[in-house]
Amino acid sequence: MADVAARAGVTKQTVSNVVSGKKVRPETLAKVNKAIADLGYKPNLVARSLRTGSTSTVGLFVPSVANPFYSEVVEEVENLLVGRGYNLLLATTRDDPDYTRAHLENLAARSVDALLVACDNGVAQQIPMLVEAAFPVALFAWEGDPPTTLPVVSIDYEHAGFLAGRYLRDLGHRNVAVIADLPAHTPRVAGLRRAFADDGLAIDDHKVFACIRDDAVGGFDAGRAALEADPDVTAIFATHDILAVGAVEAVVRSGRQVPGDVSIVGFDDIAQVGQIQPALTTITVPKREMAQQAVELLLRAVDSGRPPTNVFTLLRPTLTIRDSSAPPRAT
Amino acid sequence: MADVAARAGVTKQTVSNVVSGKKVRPETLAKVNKAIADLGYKPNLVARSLRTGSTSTVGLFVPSVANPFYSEVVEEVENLLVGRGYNLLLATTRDDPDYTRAHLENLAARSVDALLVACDNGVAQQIPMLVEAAFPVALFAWEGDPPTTLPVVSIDYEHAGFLAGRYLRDLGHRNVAVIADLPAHTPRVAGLRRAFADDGLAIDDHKVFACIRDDAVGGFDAGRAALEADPDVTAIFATHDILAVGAVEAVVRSGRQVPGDVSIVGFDDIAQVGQIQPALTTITVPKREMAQQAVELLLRAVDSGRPPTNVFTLLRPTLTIRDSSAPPRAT
DNA sequence: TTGAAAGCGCTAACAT
DNA sequence: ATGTTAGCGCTTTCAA
Repeated sequence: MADVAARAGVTKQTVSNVVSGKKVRPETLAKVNKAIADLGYKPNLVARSLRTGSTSTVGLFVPSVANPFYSEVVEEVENLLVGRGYNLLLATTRDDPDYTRAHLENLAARSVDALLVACDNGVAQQIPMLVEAAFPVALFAWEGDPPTTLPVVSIDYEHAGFLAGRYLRDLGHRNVAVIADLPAHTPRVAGLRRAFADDGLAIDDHKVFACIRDDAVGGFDAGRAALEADPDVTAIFATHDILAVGAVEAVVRSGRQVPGDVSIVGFDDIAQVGQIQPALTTITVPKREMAQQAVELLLRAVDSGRPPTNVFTLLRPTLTIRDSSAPPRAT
Repeated sequence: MADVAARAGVTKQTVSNVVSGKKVRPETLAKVNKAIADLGYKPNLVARSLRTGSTSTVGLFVPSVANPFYSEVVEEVENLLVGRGYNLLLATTRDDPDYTRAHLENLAARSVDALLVACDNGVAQQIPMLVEAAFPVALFAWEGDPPTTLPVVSIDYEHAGFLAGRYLRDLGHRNVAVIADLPAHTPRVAGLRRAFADDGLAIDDHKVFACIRDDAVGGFDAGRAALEADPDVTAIFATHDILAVGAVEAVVRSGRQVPGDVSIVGFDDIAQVGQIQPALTTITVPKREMAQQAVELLLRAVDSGRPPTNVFTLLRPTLTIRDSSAPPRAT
């Protein structure tokens, strides 16, 4: 920068003004730009960050990127950040409080401008640290008790579960099994139960099958267990789509049809489940909108220099009916 | 840091030595550590980076994270980096040279320590800039002509296509259609063709269907087109698994069976295709091993302070036979 | 082993 | 509109 200044016959400050687009006389601008071009000067953003305390970098914590729900989120967040001139520092938290803490301290020491955090158990245990961060923090897709001390953009997971339950109930299903990632998805299951309870019905604990593995194989195993425990089950609610995919396979392999014999309802509406056969009936979670609102919230705080407004925003999940659900077969 | 030094009765330098784990007398160490704890001191990594020119951050360029192939890669890279104390700066290149260039300049200005770049057309056009980067750069999963000026960790895509072709040929298939993401996957198709050409057979151009969309719907459309163009097709090779999933659906919806009437072979072996029904026969690409080798290569260069060894590493793709392929029905 | 001085490249604040 | 001065927090160099 000093070289550029010397060559243009101005001071470093003027070069700085040019680089950061401040008011400069046109002729000075031309001189400086020429010197910049001649010398191939590139500003050092680390130095700028040291001086300004801002890095144009936003951290994103997700439990994992292997899950398509989160890869869609990552994609969306990256889009939004790039559009506004920010970089994405990605960290996976893996449901582990220690990982989360380590990442958090690292981000703090790097002075990221903001942090967006997806729900996970490891994170939940580090809420106090998040609250004390020197930069704006927002939570999203938060299931379970959200802290009141941080802004949250989420959906009402219990209500989403209710939507699935009401739908199955109104179709006429009375013998419903649940395969679930527990305890994480407890609210989804509770909502489903409430829909049936409203009608004087109930879903017993022994109809709820917790998955050992959190993938299609886990869904398959739990689905098979559900069918073996009660062959008359007419519907299965899976607390997320990947489990639902496994459940579909368990049903089909048992010689039953979807949705003829057994209806399946998933949760999340990840991109691929609308395209496979049978297209999955599922709860559509507005992930991209959540990401958008959370990013907006954060960047507004960054721009204004004030802490983010401590809002609790709930977006509306919807039921998307496709080909995996139907009324129960008449007996 | 000055505060800590004052409180411990030493100089900043000694504090620095303590923080970076250099030799310090035990009693001094104790004093300094106490002062650090008392004041809740956290080193400022931006300042350190300015001084040392290293940020403990590695950039990763992928075309997109929505594609499970790349989300697996991202996950693996993040794992490896965290394990070695590095951060992950993620950028999506979207097949766009301008995006790529912008990201690249940004990373350079931020002095990342290294950059890992997945193949994509937008990147290919920016190779000269990559070569001139001040930090180590490695390419991976490179299809098509890899530049000789940068280290590459990849597989032989043509050979991988050959494996698929030889398998189908040896099963007895003679009427094979291809659905492909073109021109990106030209080598995969070429390999398939070579396998058949070896045997005096050929796959005509009109048996190769380029996908309009790069998702399951695109695979479905292309699959349907292939079946309509020639109802006697006995096998379909899809140049990646997502397309294959769509192709399976096209076959099933046409009233045919997989693999009874039509065999389907995919490419990539993304996690979910081993779990869905029918489990997909596919070319297993060692993505995680590629990521691992590329990361190793880069970090070795970073640690040694020398440019990365300009190697061209080819890992071995394998054929994974599952349930979507069988000999053609006897006529 | 520890201390003192200098400077990485930039921008904020003020003076001109 | 531009120049001057100072300093962000750290590490490197050299001296003690």
